[in-house]
Amino acid sequence: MTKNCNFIEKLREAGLRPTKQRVKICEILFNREKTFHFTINDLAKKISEDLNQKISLATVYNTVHAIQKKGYLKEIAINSDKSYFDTNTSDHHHFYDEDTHELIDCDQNDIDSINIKNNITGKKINSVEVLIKVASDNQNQN
Amino acid sequence: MTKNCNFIEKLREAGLRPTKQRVKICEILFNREKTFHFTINDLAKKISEDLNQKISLATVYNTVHAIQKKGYLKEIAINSDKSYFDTNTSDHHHFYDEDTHELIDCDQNDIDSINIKNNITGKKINSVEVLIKVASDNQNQN
DNA sequence: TTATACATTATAATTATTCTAAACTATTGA
DNA sequence: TCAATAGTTTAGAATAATTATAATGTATAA
Repeated sequence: MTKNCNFIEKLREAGLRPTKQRVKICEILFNREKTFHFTINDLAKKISEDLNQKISLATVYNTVHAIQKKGYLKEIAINSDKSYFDTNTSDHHHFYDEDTHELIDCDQNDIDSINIKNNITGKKINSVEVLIKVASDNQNQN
Repeated sequence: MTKNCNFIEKLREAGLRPTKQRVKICEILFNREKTFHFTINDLAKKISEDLNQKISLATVYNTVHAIQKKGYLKEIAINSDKSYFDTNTSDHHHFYDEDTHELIDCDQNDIDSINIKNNITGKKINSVEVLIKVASDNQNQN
C-alpha cells in the first residue's frame, strides 16, 4: 500500500505544493494497480464518491493540469467531446471502444513499433500516438 | 473546374437534399486541389469571406455532420479544444504542428504501415489513426 | 401545383472549460 | 514560533463550442 507521504514527496519533487486536495487526487489517480483512464468528470465523480469531502471543480481542473504539466499524466486525444487523461505516461497506444467509450492501453505485443521515415522539415517529433477505434462486430453503423 | 451540378449529384447520391447551403459548402470543401483541414469556425469564416451571403452557424454544423455521416468527411481527433475535419477520407495519418496548430497529411512514404497483432476480443477495428505531434526544434517546452 | 417531409435560421440552452477575486494555507525566514 | 508572502482553493461568473428549439422556408413526389 502506498502511503500519503509518498505523494507528498512526489508532489514536492515536481515542484507542486502538497496541499490536501492535491494529495487526495494523487491517491485516487496513482494508488491503484492498473492504468486509470479518465475525464475530468469521471475524476470529479470518483472524488465525491470516495471522499466525503467535495473538491471544487476548478481545483480538479487546476490540479490535473498541474500534474500533467509535470509529466505524471498524459492527455489522450480521442474526440472533441471531452479531455481524456491517462495515468500511464510511458510510450504506448490505445484502443478506444466506441460502444462503451472506454479507453484501453495497447500492450507492446499488440502493435508493431511505428516507423516514421520523413518528418516535417525543421520540426522535432514530440509524440506519436496511435488510436485504434473498435466496436462490436455485429453493430450496424448507419 | 468542377461544376455545381457535380455536387448536386453527389449530395443526391448520398441521400442529402441539394439545398443552396449544402451545395455552397461542398464547393468550398471539395472544389480544391489539396486536402482541406478545418474546424467549423474555419469553415464558417471562409464561407462569409468567399460568399456574400451568410450561412447560419447551426446550418454549418448540421451540414458538415450530414456530409461526414455519409463518409465524405473525416473527423480527426487532435485535442478537445475543437473538432477538426479532413476532406481526405482515405486511410492516412497526420502530422500536427503544435506551433501553428496546423494539420498536415502524412504521405504514404512518411510512415510504414501500421501492423496490429492483437485486437480486443469480439470487436472489429473501425479505424487506425496515427497522430504525430511536432514542434519547432529550438522551442523550449516548460 | 400542392402537400409533405426535410432544411434553415435566429436564438436559447447546454456543456466543458477557464477566469476572477476573495478567502485560505503552506512555506520561509526572522 | 509566528508573521509575511507566495501560491492555492473556492464559488460563481464568463467564455466557447456545440446542440436544441420552434418558426419559417424549400425541395420533392404525387
